[in-house]
This record gives sequence, structure tokens and C-alpha cells, in this order.
Amino acid sequence: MNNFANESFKRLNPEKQERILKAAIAEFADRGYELANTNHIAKRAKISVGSIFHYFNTKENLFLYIVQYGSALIETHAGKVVDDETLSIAQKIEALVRLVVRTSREEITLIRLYHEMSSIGNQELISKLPRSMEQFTSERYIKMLEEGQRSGEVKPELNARLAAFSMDNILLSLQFAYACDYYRIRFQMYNNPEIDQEEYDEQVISETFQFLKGALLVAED
Amino acid sequence: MNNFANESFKRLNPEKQERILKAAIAEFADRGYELANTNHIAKRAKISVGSIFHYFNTKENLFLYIVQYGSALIETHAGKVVDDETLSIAQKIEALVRLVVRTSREEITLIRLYHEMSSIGNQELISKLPRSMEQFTSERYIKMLEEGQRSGEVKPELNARLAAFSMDNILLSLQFAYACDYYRIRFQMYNNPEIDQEEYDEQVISETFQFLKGALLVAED
Amino acid sequence: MNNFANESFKRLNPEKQERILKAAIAEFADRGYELANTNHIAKRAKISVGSIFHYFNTKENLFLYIVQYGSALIETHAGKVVDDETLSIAQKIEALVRLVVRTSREEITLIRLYHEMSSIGNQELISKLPRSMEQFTSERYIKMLEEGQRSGEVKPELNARLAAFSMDNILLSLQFAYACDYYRIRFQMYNNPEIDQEEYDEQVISETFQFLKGALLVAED
Amino acid sequence: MNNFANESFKRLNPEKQERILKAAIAEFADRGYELANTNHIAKRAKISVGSIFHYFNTKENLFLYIVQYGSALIETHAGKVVDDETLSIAQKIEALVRLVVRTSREEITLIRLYHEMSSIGNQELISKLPRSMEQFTSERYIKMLEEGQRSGEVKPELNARLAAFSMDNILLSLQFAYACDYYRIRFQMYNNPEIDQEEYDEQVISETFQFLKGALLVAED
DNA sequence: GATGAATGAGGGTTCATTCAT
DNA sequence: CATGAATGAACCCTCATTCAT
Repeated sequence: MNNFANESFKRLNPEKQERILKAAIAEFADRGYELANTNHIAKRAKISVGSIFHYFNTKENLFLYIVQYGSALIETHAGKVVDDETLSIAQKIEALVRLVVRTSREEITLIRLYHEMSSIGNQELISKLPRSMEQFTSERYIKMLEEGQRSGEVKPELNARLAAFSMDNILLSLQFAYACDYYRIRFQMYNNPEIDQEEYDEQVISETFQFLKGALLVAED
Repeated sequence: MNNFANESFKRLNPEKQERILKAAIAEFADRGYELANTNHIAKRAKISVGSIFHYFNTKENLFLYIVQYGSALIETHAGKVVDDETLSIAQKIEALVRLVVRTSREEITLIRLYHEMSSIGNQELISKLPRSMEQFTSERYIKMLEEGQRSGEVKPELNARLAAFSMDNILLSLQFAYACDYYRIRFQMYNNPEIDQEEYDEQVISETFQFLKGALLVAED
Repeated sequence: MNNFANESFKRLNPEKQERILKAAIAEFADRGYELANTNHIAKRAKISVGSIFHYFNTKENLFLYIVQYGSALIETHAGKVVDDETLSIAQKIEALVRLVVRTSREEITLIRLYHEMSSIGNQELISKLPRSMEQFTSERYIKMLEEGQRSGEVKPELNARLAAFSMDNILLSLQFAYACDYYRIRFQMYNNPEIDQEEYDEQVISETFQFLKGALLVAED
Repeated sequence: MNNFANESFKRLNPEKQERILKAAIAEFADRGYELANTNHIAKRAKISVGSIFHYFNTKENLFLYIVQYGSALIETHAGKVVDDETLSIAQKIEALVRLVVRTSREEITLIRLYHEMSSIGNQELISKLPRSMEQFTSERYIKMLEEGQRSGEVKPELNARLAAFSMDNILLSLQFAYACDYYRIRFQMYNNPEIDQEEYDEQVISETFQFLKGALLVAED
């Protein structure tokens, strides 16, 4: 499929594989690609640096591997929602918003990793990033809206591709606002500080859903 | 106001100041904070490294200074649109979308710098970032929507703060999609490749406007 | 005789022994002692690294072993010429020159290995090198010239030992000039580029022979 | 001329330049290119590693620079002998042999460096080595023999180019025999151990001269 | 104030060697 | 005996920062 990791890594017992990936994800998510230290990662994973480089050859490859690995984990969540045939478009959108808020809390390190990936300065590295997740997401979203237009749920005058792009932008930004330092602070500038933190999540979900519904769906009377 | 730059920097003749800032913005935007090299910046600016550190003390301070400087440049554009009392809310939103696409092309380096700032891995550094631009933007957007609700243009059921947040997310994401490598590639996944590149900008503007209008404004009949 | 290789290596079937030695010779000749990689050698020989170290204990021992092995291969060629009682001294010298040019082409890897050995930087290693080949060669050459002096073929006023040394220097340098990169380039500076490459070998042989004849042999009238 | 060293190195005061070059020559001559350690060199030269890399960019460049520097030092010696118009060819050859023995003792480190250079395994590096010294030497030697043929001193039947090559081989091998570990041991195999070490040099000189004279010059009667 | 040479800690990567299976 | 995954010391090189001139 790809060659970021050696065969011998794939032959490792799953517990060890996960230990290594967790350590790498944590380091990259915490300190960013450039500042991440392969010796730290080895120490965190309780293996030798030599092994890291035996499995992945370069720091870059290790990064690319975990980006792909992390993406796959996130993909599955979103896929389940979009492919669920029992849900209306409105229900799917609401489920997606809810999913974003929830995964941002549960898999904060993965989201940070994803953010870190999206902000690599090194152009050469960027060109090597796997696009499978974005490919997957964009295709599902576009298809969802096109089907919604056929069923009459989604506004017919919209360009499904660009509408999907805007929707994705909303969801991704929200995810970063929950997981990434800079975006979190920016988010707070829009917060109403009077409201209790616990019920805030629900308000964010319902308002974001409302926003997307207004933008995308035909109004019910 | 802040102390990122030394007094002696402010006493420099404007041409030299700008040469230094341009050089720093370009380097940080091109290579990212970590990879940016103060010696390169000095060379680009045709001054000595010693002077750089005389003016700014640390690389970090130089970065924070130019982030602030760059933000101020962008601020003024958005401010003019939002404060223009001759425009309706709908017109303001359209003008904002158009502005985003235009500035993304014209001031691509500044946008990249802003993006670079938003993706600093170093948590300590993040906490020192100036927030004036976001503060400014968020306040204007919120106020604009609140006024729109009073005038009946904006949907009354929306929470103005969170709606402003979503709108800002759309605009910021669009800006990155035009200026920053990773986001550009992601953007292309939503592109219809059949359409001519030149008229594409107009379509992006009109569809994004449509999306925001549907989300925010009361439908005209 | 020596202990560079383990008993278990000598018990290996000859095909496997040769596979290992070939792989090691090639690696050492290609990349030099320091850059040669034991893991590569194992891979080239299609055995495990563990086995390499089982047979030879250290990289150094492996090197010393193949140096000895390679020397023995070269020795036999020269020995046959020098010991051939049907040849005059002049004929032996010509045969030696011819042999040098031929083996340099045929056993280039072995020559390179020998050269690599002669240029080990590590002083400790040098002191461990087997000297059997040089011992063998020097003794034969000296004896040949001494016999030539007794028979009246070789100039009586020469010191046989030092004359043999000069002759050996000529032959060894010529060998390197054919097999080793640096010496090859140096050789080209003495080339007449107008002459066809194919007949050049013959000219080199005849001129080198002429040179040695003039230096060593009593002029025939 | 070449770009192995930075301009700023050339601007250094000569004492410091020499300190650095001496340190580098010693390290490379002692341990060989691969084993030479840039941190050691810096320490030996009493400067920082950073400075080493500021002046030379890479270890490779530092090596190439000192090879060139060392070559130039040796060149001048040989040049003076060959260009001395008061000497006959025979006298020149004797002077060259004497020079070789003397410089081998006096500038042993330089000779070792030269030897180290000639035995670089890395093919890429080899192709970058400056050839000025060999070029210089070969041209002078060839010219000397051609002039000798015109004046009747040198045997007319010799090919001057290949004869010069053999002569150079003798001289170079002798140099290595005095300066380099491996060659020294090989040299000893041709030694007569009964002779006093001090008068041995003279014997080596006279016998080598005799050898070259017999090979190259027309016999006087 | 301006210069730019000098510093040296720090990090990615290699590879001979070991040892559990 | 054979395997090959694992180890970790060692080395080249970078770059923010200093300071003598």
C-alpha cells in the first residue's frame, strides 16, 4: 500500500506496535514535526532509537506513517455516520457535528496530530502526505449532498461540491477549536463566558447544526 | 504597547524597518517558525545578525513582532468592510468573501505567516501571541450579526456569537485554501476540474456567499 | 595457522564458504574497510548477520580473513612464473608484467581489496594484517635476482634486495593503475590519448618490460 | 580557484589558518578520512566545530582543501629540482630520489595525508579530488625525459610518457615506504637487517638512483 | 550603533555486535 | 547452529545567540 513502514514493523506484536505509534503520535502532537525528537519517541516507547530507524528509516517516514494511521482511525467514525441509510440528511449533519465535538475530546492527540500535519512548513514533506482521508471525506460529503438534492432535502440551487467544502471547513475548524491551542483561544473569543462549560458543548452542537441546516437544507414549513 | 521590538528598531528609518520585516515575513512564511533561520533573514534584509538580535532580542520576539505587524495589515481591510454603514449585512458578507479571495492572492505571504502562527507547536510561544487581530475580528463580526438581528436581516433564532464563529471559520478556511499548500490540495478535492480556472474564483465567491446567506440571513421573498 | 575464522566456518560446505567470501570481498573492495557494512555483506551472501559474527567474531577478523584468502589467490599466479625453470630472467620479468596487466583486468576486485588493505588508516589493524603474500613475493623476487646475478643475466653491481623492491614497486603500482580509481586517473595523466585503447595494453607491457630490463639486466650485445 | 574553503577562512590571520590546517592534516593523516572526527579537529585547532563548518561547509570540503594545500607544499620541492637548469638529467634524478627520502622524513604527515587521499574508497569523493599535483608532476617528468632524449642523455628508444610513469611509481612507492605503516612493513621485507639504520638511507638513495639510471639513461662508457 | 565571526549544545542517523528464539 | 530484531554509542552538521571590534 505504502512503504512508510518496514515489513518488520508490521510483523511486531500489536501491543508493541501500538506503544510505538502512541509514543510517536504524542511526541509529534505535542511538539510539532520539527521539534519532535526521535530519541524521545524511542524512550517513550521503551525501545531503542535504532529500532525506530529500523522500522521507519527516517523521522519523516515515521511521521507520514502515523499521519496515515491516525487518519484511518478518524475516517471510520465519519464513514459510519454518512453511510448510515436510516438517517435523513439533517440527521447525518447533526450526527457529524456531534461526532466532531466528541472525537475532539476523546482523541485530542489524534486531532492535534492532524492539525500538525496540515501546518507543515516544509513543502517537500507536504507533497508526500497521504491524502486518503481527505479524499475519502470529500467524496462522501459531496455524494451526501448530491443525494440530498435528488431527494429534495438539500437546496437545489447549491453547487454540491463547494457546499460540501464549506461544510467540511466548519467541521474541521470546530475540531481544531476543541483540540488545538491556538484555535481554542480564538474560539474563546466567541464564547459567552456566562454559560456553564458543561452545557456549552450542547449549545455549540445545536448552533452549528442550525447554521449548517440553514445553509444547506430546504426549509421545512 | 508591547515590547517585542526594541526602541532602537522603532527609531530606524521606515525603509529599513520595512526591509527587515519583509525579509522576516518571507522567511517565516516560507519555511515555518522552526525552520526559519535568523541568519538568512539578516542576509535577506541586508543587515547583520547582530542587528536583528539588537532590535528583537530573540527569534521568538521577532516572530511575535511580525505576526502583530502582519495582523494589523489584514485587520484594516476587514475593518473597512464591516464598518461601512452604506452596506446591508448581505452586502457586507459578500464583500468579506470577495475580500478573502482577493487578499489571499495579493498578500499570500501574509496569509501564510498568519497560518504559520496558528500552527505553532510550541505551547509556551502560543501563549505569547498577540490576539489583537482575532479580538478585533470576532468583536466586529459579532456586532455585525447582532445589529443585523435588530434590523431584521439576520435570523433572530441564531446565537450571534456562535454564528459569527462559524462565519469566521468559513472565511479563514477559504483564505488558507488559497494561500497554504496543505489547504490548497484539500481544496482541490472539492474542485470541479471541468471549470475554467479564471471563472472559478467568481463561482467560489458566489457559492460561499450563498452558503453564508442561507445560514445567516432571513430569506427574502 | 591463524584464528581469523572459526572452526565452524571451515566446516561449511565450500559453496557457502565461497558465497560468503565473495560477498565480503566485493563489499570491502567497493566501499573500503570503514564504509563496508556487515549487514550488507550478510544480505549479499544470503546468510544472517548472526552467522557472520559466529564465523568471524568481528568485522576486523572477517576483513583479515579475506585479505589472507585473496592474497593466496594472487600468490599462486606469481609463484608459477617465478618458479618456472624453463624461463630466463628476462622472460620471467616479461611474464610478470604481462601477468600484472592481465590479473588487474580479471581479478579487479581482488586487487582493489589488496589496495584497500594497504591503505588501512587504523594502525592497530595494520599490525594484524597477514604478511604471507608480501613475504612470499619479496623472497621470490630477491631469490630470482640473486640467481640472475650468479648466472650473469642480472647486473652484478645491484643490491638484489633493493632492486627487487623497486621492481615490486613498479609492478604493484601498475596493478593499482589498472584496478583502483585514484591510481587509474593518475595513470591517465601519462597516457597518450591518441593511441587506441586496445593496443595500449601491449604498449604498456612492452615499455614497462623495457624499463625493468634496462634497470636490472646486463645489456646483450 | 576552488571553493572548498569560504572567503572568511582566507581572511583569517595566517597563524590561525595554519593551526586549523595542521590539526586537520594530522587528524586525517592519523585516522583516515572516514575515521577522522571533525570535533577532534576543532579541539586540536582550539576552535569550535561551528567554525570548522563555517569555513568549509562539510568534512569533505575540509578534506579536499587540505589535500590541495598539502599537494601545493610538496609540488614546490619537486618543481625546484626539475626546473633547475644547472643540473643534468642524472643529477636531477638523483636529487629527486634524495628529495623523496628527505621529505618523507620531514613531512611525514603530509605524505600520509597524500596516501590517505589516494586510497579513498568513496568513489564520489575521489572524483572531486584536485588533480593539480599529479598534473604538475606528470607534466614535468615527461618534459624532463623528452628533453633528455633530445640532449642524448635519455635512451631514445623509450616512450617518454610511460617511462615517466614508471619513474614516478618508483618515487611514490618509496615515499610511502618511508611514511605509511603498511608500506613500511612491506619495505622491511626487502631490508638487509644487518646494515645500520643510519647509513641505510644513503644506500636506498644510491640503489634507487642506480635502478632509475639503468632504466632511463644512456650508459656512459 | 553595527558588524559578522565564533560558539557549542543538540538531533537525526548509522552500524557493529548481541542474544533470545 | 542459524536467525534477524534490538541495541546505543558515536558522529556530522545546524543555528540562535554573543561579543569583540
